Amino acid sequence: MKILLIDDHPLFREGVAQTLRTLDDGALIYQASRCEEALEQLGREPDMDLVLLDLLLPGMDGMDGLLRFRQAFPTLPVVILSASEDRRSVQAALERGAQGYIPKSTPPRIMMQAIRLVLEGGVYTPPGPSGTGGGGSEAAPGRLTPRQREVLALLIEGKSNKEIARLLALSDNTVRVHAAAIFKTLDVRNRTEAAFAARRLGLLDAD
Amino acid sequence: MKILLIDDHPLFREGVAQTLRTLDDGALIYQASRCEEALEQLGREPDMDLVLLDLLLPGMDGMDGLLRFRQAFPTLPVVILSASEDRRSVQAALERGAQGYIPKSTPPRIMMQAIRLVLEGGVYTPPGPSGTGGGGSEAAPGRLTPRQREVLALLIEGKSNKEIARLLALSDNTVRVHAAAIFKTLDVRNRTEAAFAARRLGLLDAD
DNA sequence: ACAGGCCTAGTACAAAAGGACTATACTGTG
DNA sequence: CACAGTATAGTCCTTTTGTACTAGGCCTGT
Repeated sequence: MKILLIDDHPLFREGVAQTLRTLDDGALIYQASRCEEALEQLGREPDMDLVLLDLLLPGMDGMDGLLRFRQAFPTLPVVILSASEDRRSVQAALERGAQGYIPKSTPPRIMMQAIRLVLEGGVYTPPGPSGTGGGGSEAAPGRLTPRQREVLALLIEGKSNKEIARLLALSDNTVRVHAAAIFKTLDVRNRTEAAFAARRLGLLDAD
Repeated sequence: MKILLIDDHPLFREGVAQTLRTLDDGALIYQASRCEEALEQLGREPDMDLVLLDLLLPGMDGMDGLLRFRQAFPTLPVVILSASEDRRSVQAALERGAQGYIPKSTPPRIMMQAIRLVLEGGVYTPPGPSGTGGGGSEAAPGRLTPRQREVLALLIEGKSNKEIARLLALSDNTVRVHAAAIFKTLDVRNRTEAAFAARRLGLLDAD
């Protein structure tokens, strides 16, 4: 039983690893703090049974990381570990091929059961207020276009339209158009609320 | 050896607890998710050796929690566990009587050493870019007045000045004054950047 | 070739935000 | 008491933001 755990938090990682080791006597827990590192380890150890991926990694959107894992190792099950547990993030992760989504607020025992479930081919999603997989309505985070995501990333940092325009080599008018589109998609009224929503939805690389 | 661990994250808590148990063979790790719960446990078990307190607890500023522990059990060493590691937070914690400040990004081994240090009467502070206690420059999170924190909390959610004014029963002009003061203190230029800075500095209850 | 989506960019206008002031009142502390 | 800090509220002004339009260029799939 080989499990690869990716999280930029050494303390959290070690904690989860400790819990994971109780899964199985021979369980080997590999750790990585970044996706590059993880892919490298997967190159060396291709017979991994499971990947646990934190959604909030520095320098990369965890969702992007998920896609990269799915591309490079399509048969390898990936379970998302995340601090946020809103439906959209869960939905987005599943759409991108995750075999499970475990909020960090999950009690360890349930996490263990969830992992056992996934190892047996199942998919785990947190209970949430509206049932399991249910119907997915509401606005979509992943529905943003690439350009919109670029603008959003700068927006979130408090950059003005002018600054964003300069950084992306656009007219500030175009930035407005993108911003307006973002607001509409995220169903918010202003940039600060967009930043808040993005944070809530786990769209951030953070730090 | 009895240690009380307070964190609202069961998974993180269990992980740290696992690590802590390796401190000492007879180590007993008590856990609580909220301060009330923790104080209750301390009432029943007054011979605790150490309290590990997460700074980001729902419903209470961790700093307030720290003060309450210090008042109720002045001789009991409290070490802060926190996701943020900016100097101000460290400083604020130490000023309020914490015996240590351990960022959650600390490697487990170092955490163990830090705890051993505190158990022997020492004080642990993370290395940080400017040494230990050093001089404090940079913007200050804890330096915000209570009213400013209230305004900031709403600001971060994307609320307009008018909405904040209505919610706090103020004139929108007063909200502006508070906002301006917040911007100055955090050294930012607008509300979105303030939200970003607040997030970076760990001023959020989040989740 | 055409439709549809995305990216670009413009104008014009209204609303919001932010800065720079002044001013009153209520706290504490020295 | 005087002083400092905080909270309140006001005016005046400039800049930024957001919305509503139009419109062309570039792909992609039909």
